[in-house]
Amino acid sequence: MMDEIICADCLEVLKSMPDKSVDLVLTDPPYGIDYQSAWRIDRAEWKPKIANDKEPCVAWIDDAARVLADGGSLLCFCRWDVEDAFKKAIEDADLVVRSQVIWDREGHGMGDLHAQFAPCHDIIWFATNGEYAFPGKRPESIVRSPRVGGLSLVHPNEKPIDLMRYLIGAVSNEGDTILDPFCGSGTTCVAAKILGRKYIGIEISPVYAEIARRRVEQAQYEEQLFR
Amino acid sequence: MMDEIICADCLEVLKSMPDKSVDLVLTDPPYGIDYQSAWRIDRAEWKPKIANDKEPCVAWIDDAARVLADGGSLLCFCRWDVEDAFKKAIEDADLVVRSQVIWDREGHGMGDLHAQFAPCHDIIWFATNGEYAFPGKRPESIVRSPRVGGLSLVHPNEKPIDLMRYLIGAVSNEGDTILDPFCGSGTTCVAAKILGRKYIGIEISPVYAEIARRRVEQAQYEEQLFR
DNA sequence: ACTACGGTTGAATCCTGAA
DNA sequence: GTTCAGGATTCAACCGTAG
Repeated sequence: MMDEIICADCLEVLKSMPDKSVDLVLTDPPYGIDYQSAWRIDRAEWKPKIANDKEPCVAWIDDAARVLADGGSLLCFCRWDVEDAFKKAIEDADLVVRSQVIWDREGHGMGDLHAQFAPCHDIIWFATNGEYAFPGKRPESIVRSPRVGGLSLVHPNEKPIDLMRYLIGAVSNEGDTILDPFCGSGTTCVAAKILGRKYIGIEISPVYAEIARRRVEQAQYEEQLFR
Repeated sequence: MMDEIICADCLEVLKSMPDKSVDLVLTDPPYGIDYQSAWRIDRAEWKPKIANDKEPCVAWIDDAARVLADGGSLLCFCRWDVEDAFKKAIEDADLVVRSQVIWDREGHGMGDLHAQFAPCHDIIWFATNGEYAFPGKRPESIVRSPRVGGLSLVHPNEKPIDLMRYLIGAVSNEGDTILDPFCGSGTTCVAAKILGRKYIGIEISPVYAEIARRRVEQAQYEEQLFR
């Protein structure tokens, strides 16, 4: 189980993984927002927190902490209105939340047009399993990286490859093993591959798992071309 | 009680203020981090600690919500590791938290040099009393503004005047009444004055209250010069 | 005017010893 | 033990001065 995209429920896969076998968990889990509700006609009444929302998806965090090596770290994307649920789950899994990192998307989404600041940032929680030290220069708490746009978008929540490269380079070492339990179109795995890290990607949707596999292959191929 | 810097405990003053008499509360309360500014052993003088900074200062929020007019709004500074305490207090006061605004300081502080992303942002909670609409163009959730530095620094946690002007301009109308229960060196009041808003500043320290009064006077004087 | 350099500082945190 | 306060330490950015 290495340098592989596994098509399965990550909760099942994580259970089968050995303790302390991963150096970095970098993932963008479902935020638990019912997107449908944002499109209600009576927009004036729409609020970020809706009572009948699905729960933020945090069940994987306990096992993610278990498979994390001593001195390993976690980077978990989320959004401001659900960040506390993720932070609490990370702390409950006995990881130390060290930083709130802001991804500056440099371009806003929609949201409530009348009463909400145009959302142009996401939160990334940075947590460590015990003692930790950056491999190189200390990164800053705001990371600027333009959002993936329009035609090149494969997955609705796709993160820019440059952002993933930056984060992986900033917090992990060459040869490290990187796990993404919600790997989607595989951006984390592609960035890991390019930077000489091992990767384990898990994706429940067969369609996206297949796309992710192809994207990693393509990256490998292109990497060889440049040698 | 208008266009005035009141030197007193804001909890006392707030109690004496009438309901729904303020359009915007813009403030930077003690974060509750027991902060010692620029502590240097090699200098005989050092800046005094902030009063009441042992735990997140949220007691004022209930009364701040009461004095807020319908359709009025609140902008409250805090830091990522105490933001949930402030958010909860704001929600408990029956305000609707609409946005998490990020102040990009464009320059980092210290923090844990080995395991923490260099902190270069603060949080600003934006909440409204019921229905709300921006007076003009919808602002973005990240506000960039260079930190006030060095010699021009009057208060240890002084916010840039440009940042305050931007926020006041973005969320309030001319002629509105703006309240800052922790006005410190008076930056909020100066910005309000310049932008043609009424202001009420409250500051517990006589030293800073006097500095704030002078800064507002100075701003008034300079404003007249430009006419 | 521009660069090189040293001094200063920041909404810190760690360590250590005392209470 | 545990908490607490004071002194120590850290680095990148910025500022002023000198070259």
